[in-house]
Amino acid sequence: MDELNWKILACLQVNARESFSSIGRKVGLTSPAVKERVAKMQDAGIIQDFKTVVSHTHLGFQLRAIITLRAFVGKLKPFLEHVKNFDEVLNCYRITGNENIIMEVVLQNQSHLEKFIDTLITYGETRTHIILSNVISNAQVKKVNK
Amino acid sequence: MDELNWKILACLQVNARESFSSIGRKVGLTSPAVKERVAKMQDAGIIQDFKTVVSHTHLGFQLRAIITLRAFVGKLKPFLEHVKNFDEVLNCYRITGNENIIMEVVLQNQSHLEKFIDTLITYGETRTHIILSNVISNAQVKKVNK
DNA sequence: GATGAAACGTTGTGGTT
DNA sequence: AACCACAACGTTTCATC
Repeated sequence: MDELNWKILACLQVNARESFSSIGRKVGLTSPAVKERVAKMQDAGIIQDFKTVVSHTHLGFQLRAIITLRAFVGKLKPFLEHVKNFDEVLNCYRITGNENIIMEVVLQNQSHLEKFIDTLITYGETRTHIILSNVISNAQVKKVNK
Repeated sequence: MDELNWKILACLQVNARESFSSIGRKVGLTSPAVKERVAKMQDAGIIQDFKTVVSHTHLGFQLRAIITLRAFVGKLKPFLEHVKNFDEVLNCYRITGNENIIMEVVLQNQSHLEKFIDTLITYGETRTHIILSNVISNAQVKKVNK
């Protein structure tokens, strides 16, 4: 991860569809060189994915929420298997602390939220926080001085 | 948002760098037609961004955490202004409930976390949950039956 | 939306340091 | 090992229908 790779990453984090030749012009490389560096960053696991960010609001999901789950004894494993089938869950992490699980979910409306929580309470105790607004969304990763 | 747009979105959510002609072949359109549909979805705000997902672990951030903040009286506004300058914060939402703010942060190590929490406690009361593992990451948005 | 043509980008080979 | 140059091929981007 030299300076050039950080510059390439900065470009791709802003716009994952930027062409390698356009990036090459900005960083002072030819497009085959950029292509090779990107491929190596993918192989190394530094670049995980190129994803399109969509607006859930525009697609019929009027509510977003953060839900924590404190799983009942013996219910964590079944939850971890079934959660992958819940289309509402955008992100789900195992965490330390009083709760085992934290999820970011999207829902069509209040009754959808109600039904979803009804599903969850079979696995554990939940706490729900409605998301009011985004302050920061998917911030870019910058080089850090070690 | 007809069936074709949903198919195009499905392609782009899997790989934001897929070419319009490749998508066109899959969905049965020419590349100019795909290009125009994508442009319209961007203009409408349905497509927000094409982003590269990077591995924070590979880039020197060994710790991830969820931190909630219950801001002191008069401290929420200053926090909302300053949080944009905190490179550690990937996502930050205003939420309902006992806490005002929830953040997803990346940190180099424990002492980095300690310093970051020291910064936060000038704005309010914090609760920190270390992320142990990902269960679901940036799930794809699918069509929902209204 | 399709078509077709020009500009542009990608990708492989071979060569340089 | 990393990069450049070049050429063949694919893609994007117009115009026009």
